[in-house]
Amino acid sequence: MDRKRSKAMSDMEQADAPPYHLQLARMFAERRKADLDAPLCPVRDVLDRVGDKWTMLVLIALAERPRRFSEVNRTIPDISKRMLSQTLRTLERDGLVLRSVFPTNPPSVEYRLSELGRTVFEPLTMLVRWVERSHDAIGTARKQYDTSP
Amino acid sequence: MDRKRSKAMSDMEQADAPPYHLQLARMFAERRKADLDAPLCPVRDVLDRVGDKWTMLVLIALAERPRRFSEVNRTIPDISKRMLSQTLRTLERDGLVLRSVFPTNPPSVEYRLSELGRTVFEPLTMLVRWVERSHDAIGTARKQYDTSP
DNA sequence: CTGTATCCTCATAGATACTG
DNA sequence: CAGTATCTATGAGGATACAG
Repeated sequence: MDRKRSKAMSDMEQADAPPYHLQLARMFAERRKADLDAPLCPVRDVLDRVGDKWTMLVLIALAERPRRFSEVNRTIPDISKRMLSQTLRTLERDGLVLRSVFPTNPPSVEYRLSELGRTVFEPLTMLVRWVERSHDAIGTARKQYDTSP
Repeated sequence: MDRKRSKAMSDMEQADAPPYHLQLARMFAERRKADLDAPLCPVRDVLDRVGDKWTMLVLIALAERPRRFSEVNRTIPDISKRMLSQTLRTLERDGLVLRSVFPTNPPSVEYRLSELGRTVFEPLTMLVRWVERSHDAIGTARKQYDTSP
């Protein structure tokens, strides 16, 4: 709180920044009064999507290249058409995915990442890397917890 | 796939690395055959937690300093004891949170982040920043989607 | 204070059938 | 092919009561 901090560094840099857990704590401390747990909280809003069963898989399915509805379905075999449709619609509504209809016969519809959609992959990749770095430690912790008293 | 890439740079650096969405796409492409959608997939496993209703809020509640059970409860007023207890237990089991019982009377129990627990905040902060950068764009996209045909 | 046990409800996703 | 409509079932989470 009262630690001296050199302000001489580029303030884009995190050279002397507080550790991440304290950064986040402060971000949320300021926000709490108003809307942390409110349904409007944009962070919760996005976190809910990230954590939901299909959104991530659908985004990843579209990461490499645009795909048609049934292509995506084949990429994720155990998603129902209902859920795939709903997930894609939400992603389109949020502007992460673009939808193009080609009036061929039979009709074909192509889904692709938007510019904004591509940008999610940066933080997401960070998260996946954390998982890869940590999942051994987590596994060990679980084993230990489960075999304890 | 076959683009020339200078290997002269530090391979810790991402100077000439492919964009994140392609990185992730490849990570998962390799993994898909085995266990992408399997319940064992560690990424899905963690993502489920990140997206669940309370885990993030509890972690943030513990970010600044250790807290007792009822302190956390006051920090997150709308969580039930049942859910708080369950969330804390899961976090403890995963080794992200440490639990210390002090045999005072009445008993007091303190929860705090483990070393591993603190490390989650780096990727999480990235994600929160992405939300802050993007939520205007998302809001605009939604408004447009909702007022369209 | 720090939980657990039990019951109950409501939302979400799966299955199935149908349509442009 | 690309969806929507309807129905049902499962399970997460709230309420309440109780316990160490």
